[in-house]
Amino acid sequence: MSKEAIENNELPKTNFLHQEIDKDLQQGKNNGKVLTRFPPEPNGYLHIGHAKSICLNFGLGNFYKGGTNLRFDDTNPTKEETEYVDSIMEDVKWLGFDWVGEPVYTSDYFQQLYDWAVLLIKAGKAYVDDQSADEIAAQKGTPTTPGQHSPYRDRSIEENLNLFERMKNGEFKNGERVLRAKIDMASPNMHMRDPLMYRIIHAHHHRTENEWCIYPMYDFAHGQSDFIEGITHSICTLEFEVHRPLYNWFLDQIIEADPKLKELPRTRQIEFARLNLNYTVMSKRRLLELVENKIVEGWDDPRMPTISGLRRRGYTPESIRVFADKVGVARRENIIDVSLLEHCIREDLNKRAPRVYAVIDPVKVVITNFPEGEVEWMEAGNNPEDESMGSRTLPFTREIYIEREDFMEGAPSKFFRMDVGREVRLKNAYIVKCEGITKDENGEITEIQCTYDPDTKSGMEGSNRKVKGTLHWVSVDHSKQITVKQYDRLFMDEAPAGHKDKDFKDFLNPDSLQQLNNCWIEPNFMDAGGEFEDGIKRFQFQRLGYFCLDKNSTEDHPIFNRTVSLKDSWSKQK
RNA sequence: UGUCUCAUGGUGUAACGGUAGCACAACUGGUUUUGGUCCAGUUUGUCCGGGUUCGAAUCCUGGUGAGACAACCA
Repeated sequence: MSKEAIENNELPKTNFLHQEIDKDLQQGKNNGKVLTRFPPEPNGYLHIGHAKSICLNFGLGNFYKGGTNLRFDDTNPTKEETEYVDSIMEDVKWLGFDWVGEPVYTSDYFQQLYDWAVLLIKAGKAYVDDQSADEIAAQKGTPTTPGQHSPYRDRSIEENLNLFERMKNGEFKNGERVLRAKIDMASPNMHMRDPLMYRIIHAHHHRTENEWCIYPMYDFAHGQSDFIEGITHSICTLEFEVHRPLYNWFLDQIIEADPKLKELPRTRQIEFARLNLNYTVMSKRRLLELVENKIVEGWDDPRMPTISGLRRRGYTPESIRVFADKVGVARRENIIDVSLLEHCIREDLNKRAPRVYAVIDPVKVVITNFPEGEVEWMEAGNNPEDESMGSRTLPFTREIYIEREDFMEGAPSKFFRMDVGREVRLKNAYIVKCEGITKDENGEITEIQCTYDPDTKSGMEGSNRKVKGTLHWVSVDHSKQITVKQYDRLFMDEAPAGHKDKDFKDFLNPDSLQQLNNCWIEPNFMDAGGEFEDGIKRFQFQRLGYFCLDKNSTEDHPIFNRTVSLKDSWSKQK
């Protein structure tokens, strides 16, 4: 299936979410309308797991032509910041999705939620509890034993109304009182044991500032927010499954208390299994820990599984969307192999990234029969996968650099590269023969001497000769020095967060970042193309991998991040 | 000693009572001026037991295993 087909929504839609929505549509629910939402809490940066959810929600919204709301679930002022709001909007846009109208906020509905809470109190379905968090927790019971009633459970409606208003007016300190729903302390579902609806938090909120000092809990906010917006399908991850009865209970109560709401579309929560990737961590808490402990450079460190990290690493939005499609959706727990992500970016960049020449661990080669001072400009195609990308020229001179690992003294016959007495092709230039090497006192090779065969220039008849190896190279005099950052997985363990008695940081890979400063790139690399729609410049360094220009790069000192290496069947053979 | 959810190759995901397919990974071979790409091919699977049925991955039942739930987080 082509990438175009995926982007044009031509894929057969077989996942269970489509099936559930189709069922609702067939039953004539919601007048055939579908509206989804993506509801992040602005307390951290989005990661690849959110990308799956974004692709799912916006993909469904687009597919059924109903659209998707972006809603910030901002009911906890102590954790939420506008920095996160901004980064989330940037990431969603970069991934290629548009939300309906302006972004919305749960805090937009604080007054409505408060009014509904009052309605529930009046209906005898909610009460103010004066106990501490510890006392309430102690009464809650356990999953296998029922809870006990709060001594405040049967307060009069008048007293509850009065106390709740005084909570709102700021007459109490944090934690002194809460509003709880009156449901069933013996329910086998812990979430139905008189769950908290409101708590007191005297804190500055990033939007409502100091207007409120009581804030609704997730359960008393999310379903109603969906309902207010006319969301038809509220798609979330599996851990919210146990919340679904409560999600429905609150909606039932407000509709019963205010019957005109009965006419509105009823939102439905459906859960799916979240994305897990091996060799990384995927919780905002752990990612924040890496940032705060300066284990990584920040949320957008190219080793992070965040969307901003993947962007800085060089991943394209298209590759992430294809990835989200390939991993599928289901309700069973899953751990996706990172090799699938890597496959997706290689597939995309193979088609789109121009090929340029760069040597990242250089050793000097002198072509002894090539005239000193002469420069021969060779033509090189920018992308063998796409002729329309054109070509550019690169300078061939007497002194060039090749990759140190492309030479081996006394190499086995399986080594298709340079050794004394052997011929190799310098791609887009000439066939050369290695005549000798010079070493320093440590035995390190300082120079390789070759002769070239003038009849074997690329494109000439004589170049059709079979030669075992083809190497990349750059001219010593013309190439530009660059810095290259190569990344490896951040963790050495497949499931760093999966060990009960060990901290995930115990499995950090000490070699996850390798910075190389003695690297050289052909002078005209910018003529090869490489400018992508998102403004990021991406290239294939011939025979090495895909690289992109880092945000800290300057014209004088280019810095490249390695997105992913090329597949390498030689290193496996070794 | 609770409630809910889940179980298909190494990893994901299809098959909706009628030939277990696809992708990634792995491995062969071919092409190749990237040990890339591309092409052809190979290996590997329905958790276990019983039942219903002409026929079960699918329906029923009993096990087993995994996950979620006891935040004034979302």
